[in-house]
Amino acid sequence: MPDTNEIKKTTFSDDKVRIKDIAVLANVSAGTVDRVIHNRGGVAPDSKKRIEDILQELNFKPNRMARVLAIKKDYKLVVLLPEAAQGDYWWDIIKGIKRAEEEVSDYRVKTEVLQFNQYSMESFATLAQRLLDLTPDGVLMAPFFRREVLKLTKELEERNIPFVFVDSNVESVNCLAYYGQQSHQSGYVAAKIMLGNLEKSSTILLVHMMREGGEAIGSNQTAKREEGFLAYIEKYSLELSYQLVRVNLHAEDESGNEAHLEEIFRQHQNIRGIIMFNSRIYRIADFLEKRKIKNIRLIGYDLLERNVQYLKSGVIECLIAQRPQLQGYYGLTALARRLAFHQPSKPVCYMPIDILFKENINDYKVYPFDVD
Amino acid sequence: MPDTNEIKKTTFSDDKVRIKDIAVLANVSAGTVDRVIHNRGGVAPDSKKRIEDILQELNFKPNRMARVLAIKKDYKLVVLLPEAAQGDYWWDIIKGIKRAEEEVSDYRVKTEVLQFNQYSMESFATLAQRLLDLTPDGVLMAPFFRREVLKLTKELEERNIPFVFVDSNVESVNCLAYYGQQSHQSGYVAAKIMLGNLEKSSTILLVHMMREGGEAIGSNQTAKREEGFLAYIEKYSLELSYQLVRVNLHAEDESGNEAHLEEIFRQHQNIRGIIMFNSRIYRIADFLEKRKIKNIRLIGYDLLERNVQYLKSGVIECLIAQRPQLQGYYGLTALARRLAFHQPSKPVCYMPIDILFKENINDYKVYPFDVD
DNA sequence: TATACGCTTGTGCACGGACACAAAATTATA
DNA sequence: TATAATTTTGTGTCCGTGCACAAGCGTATA
Repeated sequence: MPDTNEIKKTTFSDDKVRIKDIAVLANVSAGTVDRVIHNRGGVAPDSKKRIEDILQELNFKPNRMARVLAIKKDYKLVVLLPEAAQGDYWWDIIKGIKRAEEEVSDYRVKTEVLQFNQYSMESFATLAQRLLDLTPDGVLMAPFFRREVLKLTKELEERNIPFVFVDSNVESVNCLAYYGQQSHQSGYVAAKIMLGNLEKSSTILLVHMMREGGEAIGSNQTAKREEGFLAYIEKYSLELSYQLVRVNLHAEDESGNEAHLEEIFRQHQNIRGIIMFNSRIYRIADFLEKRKIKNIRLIGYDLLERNVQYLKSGVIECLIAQRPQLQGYYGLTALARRLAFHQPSKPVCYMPIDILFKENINDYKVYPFDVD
Repeated sequence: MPDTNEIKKTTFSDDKVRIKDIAVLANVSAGTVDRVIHNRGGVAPDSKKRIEDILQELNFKPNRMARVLAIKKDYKLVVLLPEAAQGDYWWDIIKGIKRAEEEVSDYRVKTEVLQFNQYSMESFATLAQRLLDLTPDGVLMAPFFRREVLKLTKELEERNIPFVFVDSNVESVNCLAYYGQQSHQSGYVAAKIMLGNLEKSSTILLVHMMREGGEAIGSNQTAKREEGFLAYIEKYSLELSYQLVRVNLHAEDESGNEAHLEEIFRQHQNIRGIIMFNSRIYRIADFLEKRKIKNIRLIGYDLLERNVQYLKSGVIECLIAQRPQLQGYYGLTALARRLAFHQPSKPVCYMPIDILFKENINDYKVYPFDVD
């Protein structure tokens, strides 16, 4: 009859150490070792010391599989993001989340996604409350509406619920982790690509998009991108080489935008470059296509389907991407790893600034196993 | 006394279905369901049909945790790669493998790395034999030395051992998966960056590196990259705009290379661009630094530490990367997923063609959790 | 001395699935 | 019809951990 309590042979150096093994070595039962591991108290000081030493020495790591299997608790994660439509930026973040969800469902982690209207603070506030009502064990969010976010995160901190930011960060708040791009630097990169070989004294449009109230869309990312863009110009003293024209479009006013652009094009004959600091560069492309305007270098952000189409067809010269899927994926797994395995995360993780031309867009993917 | 056999409530739609649940529904015992799941035979046809239908309908997915825990088998993976030194290309692949190893060690997957001398076919052949002697359950390799690779893979196929290629592929061989870059396209991208705004009629050096026998280093990747480079030139009819000069250096002959380059620079006064098709562009950078030659656009491949240094300091204009860590990581996990979970893989997965300038190199990383 | 109480430790079951073995049901053979 | 052979099905144990509960032990109290 095989003795299941025998210590595993250590012929292969990396044979896993079990609680049982520790117990035998420390001359106690598995239960006592378990109590030490989980700091559950009720262990005599000398036993504790002895066990801790052995744990340390053998570098004991509990078997995740057994651990997850034995724990009955389900973890509820709630995700708070703007409404997403197929092919847009937030959709990609959600794709990453879904993928992570699949992976961590083994660990008894479940996810619920709440989507607010990114132009409505009320919508955010309402869902923030709904989120709290769901008593989640962890939260992933895109921090829109600073004041509301502060209110929410304060509450979460009080309840000891870890939360993760994606897309943009809120300094001064103690999140578990943040995944997003350094906006300033990505604007700097955009400038490099735009100005690398643009003929001198030409005009460049810097396009922003406003919402109703006149506030810029895209939290404060777009502003920082422009700062980065301008920083590049300053760095290489190009202020006098190009004429920069700032253009403000309005999210909801399609025809107004067209008129406005028409006017800009009338005023400026030598427009050779256009950069848009949010993800809607395809709108500019639409405008140019319709009027058969060519030879303008378009640079924009994010791989929206429509952007990618224009990139492939050569209307857009370059897109800068920030791996939204990975932001979602890593954001969620960070929470799961924290909850299920008590693993820490880097508090801030900047996404690479990916440069996409039509020449390298085809092989650009985030997961090798993607099917869609 | 709680009845552990009761069917879990389905209040939450995604409560996991267990074998037990299936068993109750099909009016059989768990053992019978298990036999059907594993196609182990010895099940009456009508029972089998009934059980299969229920499995299908409830979309039964076995719990990975329990599965791994219950299987006692250890899986041995063997990795066959060129010798790697800190900071070089193969090192990065190994880093990815190590990371994957950590992750899959939970699944009782163990890994052993064999490293051959990439300039010695004998070395490869010897280790190929050692590999077979280790009776691995799966193999990851960089397919150097075509003939030897064919010999090895033939043997592996006969023994039904799955294998994965990284870096370069061997068509016509039936590997589980291949992870690497489309060399031709990456050369095409390099050309775009090189020629985007290079003044006309300047000279460009296309540099290769040979080994002893006069054979190009880097399997056939470098050749394909050059093809891609030239394809771009043809595509945009730039043949007459630039003077292309092919240069062959020798891996082991440092001083010979210098002399050769000196000669080239004597012959050609207007060199404005240099591209190297393997990862040793830093050697060119060394050469130029030493002689204080400036204003030459250097483009190369792979983020070797020395390359990155030169990129950051502005000596190298652009590096093209192919995510070696991910190649290793995904290669290994593909094997582990196949063995431990019978999950398939995409047979071919091309890595993105990452474009790195000094402006976006800092945030470029592969894993968010990297510490080193 | 008996009882109670606190501290410490040991034991056993559960998690879900794999697999070996036992047991039943069915069919074949004498 | 009884028995053996075969097919089909059921049962129990193990994997490593978490946790509830029981048990042991020493000390204080009545």
